[in-house]
Amino acid sequence: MPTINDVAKAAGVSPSTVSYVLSGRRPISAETRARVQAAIAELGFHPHAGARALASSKTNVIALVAPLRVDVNVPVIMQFATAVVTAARSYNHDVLLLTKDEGTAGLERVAHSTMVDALILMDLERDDLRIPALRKLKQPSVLIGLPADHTGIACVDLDFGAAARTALSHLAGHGHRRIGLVGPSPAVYRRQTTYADRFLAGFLEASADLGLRTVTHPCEPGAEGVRSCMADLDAELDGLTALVVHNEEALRPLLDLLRATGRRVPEDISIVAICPRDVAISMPVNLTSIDIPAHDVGTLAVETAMRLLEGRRVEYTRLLEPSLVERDSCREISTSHR
Amino acid sequence: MPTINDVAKAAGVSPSTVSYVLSGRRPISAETRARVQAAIAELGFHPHAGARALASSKTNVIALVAPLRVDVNVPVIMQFATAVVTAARSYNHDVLLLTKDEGTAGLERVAHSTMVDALILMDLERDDLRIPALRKLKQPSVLIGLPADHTGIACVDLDFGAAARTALSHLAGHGHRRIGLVGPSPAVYRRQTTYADRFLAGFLEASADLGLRTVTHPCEPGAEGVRSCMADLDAELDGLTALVVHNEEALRPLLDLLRATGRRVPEDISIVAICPRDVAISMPVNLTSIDIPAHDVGTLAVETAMRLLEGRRVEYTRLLEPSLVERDSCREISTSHR
DNA sequence: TTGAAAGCGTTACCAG
DNA sequence: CTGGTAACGCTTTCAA
Repeated sequence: MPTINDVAKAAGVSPSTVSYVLSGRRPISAETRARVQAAIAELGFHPHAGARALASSKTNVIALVAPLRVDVNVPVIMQFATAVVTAARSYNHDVLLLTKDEGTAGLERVAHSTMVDALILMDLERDDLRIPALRKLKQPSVLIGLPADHTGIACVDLDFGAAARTALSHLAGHGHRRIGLVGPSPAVYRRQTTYADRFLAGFLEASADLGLRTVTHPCEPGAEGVRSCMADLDAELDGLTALVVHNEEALRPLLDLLRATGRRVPEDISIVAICPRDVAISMPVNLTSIDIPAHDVGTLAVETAMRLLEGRRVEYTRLLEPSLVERDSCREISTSHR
Repeated sequence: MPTINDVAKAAGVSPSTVSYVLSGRRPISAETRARVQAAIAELGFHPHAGARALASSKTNVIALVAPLRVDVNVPVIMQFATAVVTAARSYNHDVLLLTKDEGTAGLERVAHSTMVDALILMDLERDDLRIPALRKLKQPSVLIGLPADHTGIACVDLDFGAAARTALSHLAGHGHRRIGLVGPSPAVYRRQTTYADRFLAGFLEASADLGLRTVTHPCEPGAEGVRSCMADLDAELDGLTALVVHNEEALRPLLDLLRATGRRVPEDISIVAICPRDVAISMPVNLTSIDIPAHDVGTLAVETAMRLLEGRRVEYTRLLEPSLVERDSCREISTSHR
């Protein structure tokens, strides 16, 4: 492998000049630049990442801490990861993939050993133990999520509270007055994953504001979970005309169940789902949905990290506006039915 | 951040001694070792990864090149990734995540700039353009998949040919004689993703060996794709009593379709699926299936990479035995029906 | 517009 | 069993 010295000799310049040609951090005459670039190309020179990191204290790598379980939300996580990697590359950075399993120790390991310039975390919990650890790192971090105390740490996410309000006012606008929430699995609530709480809070608030009758219930995965969740909802509030579903896994079995029990969507019951667009349109009924903008959120997380690295100011809490797309699962209720 | 020199001073030894305490590459008296370790702990010393890489020409990072599209096989890809990261950590390595989109350039970039010690690639195509590039790298690589010409490169995968044979002989053993294959999407065949070809070849071979009447068809995603695939299969061979489904995405809509058209599983039609276990048991009918052992394959890929890095011998083609688990989707056909 | 040279923090070789 | 000290390959300050 040729080094910067080899290139310098071949081009008849000093190593520093080669370095400056590469970084563009100082003006170089067109002529020497050309000579240097020719030498680089001819020798197939590639700067050594470790040497660079050592000399410049920059690795051009960011850590992505992802919940690599197989249980929940797999497609969404994948979308986040894809967005983060793609965005990072567009800033000439690479991505080191860590699992959430390693916990605080993993973060400290990569940060202290200077493997990364910044960290992006997903799947934050309400009182996430990793946050105090993050504060002590010299590298900045960006959270995808919104834990309770996030002072001094940049957070990016969909505004789940607003999403719940949007869903309810859409249904209310269609005349619905009795509405059930099919929530995430109890495990998600138990972990206090921040989006579940925020959605639920927004839901209850909007329900009160709009004067609706609502019931909410977590929903275990699988056909059985859906069955029992629906039974609970129906038991606690009869005459349900609409459901808000904040649970990707539940959608398919839920639709199956409704069909099996003779409740047509949207004729007998309307649905607003919170899920990625492609999930919404891959169901037997094209679902009216509020998108989980994983791509935008991931990209924004990287952009925020980059600004932080440049020492620029950032907004420390950035919640993306939800946007509802009307499809085929919501129906106007005539006055007589109200 | 304290350096190795700070530690050396604090412990009253030379930096090289600290280094040797850390690496264990030469005997150290219990006493000095203790002093050094105390100093390390007290100062909170963490070796600088870049400096290490520079001095030792080892990064302790492996690249994982994953197909980060959102379209196909998302859960399986996630399982591979999880297994690779977990296994890598157990060898004290980290994982740099690259997308397949970057193609050959991405591999060369991380390899030439010495960011990684080895590469693991998934989603290989029959005549994958990246393979010649891999051969030129100084770092070893391990493929998850089996492209046509893989001489000199380690490959690890499920034995898809054997999986097809296993599926067919299971069905044949249950008396089935007319069997359809619901294959991956045409896009997968078009890309010549290696597992599709190998499965199909094994299927045709076993079909001939066992004297079966079989038809095969790719299957587009979604309800419509399944409908048209089934129509084709039925048209080309009537009296189908069993299906082999090598298409995760198709499973759910397929079961929906069969139910809608009054074909009960397994009473009227038997099914063997090739898919991860958790997919098989999350369907309305618990499916008899051949597992895609993503965890084992990912772990084995990392192990192979590690052996290669140690300069040890490896088997260059390692195809894992398929294992079929009987559940509720296959039925014995009585002689009268044959 | 360019060059020289001092680091950056480790490792590993050479001595003892 | 331990120490001294060249590398390792690049960036960046200081000078010119």
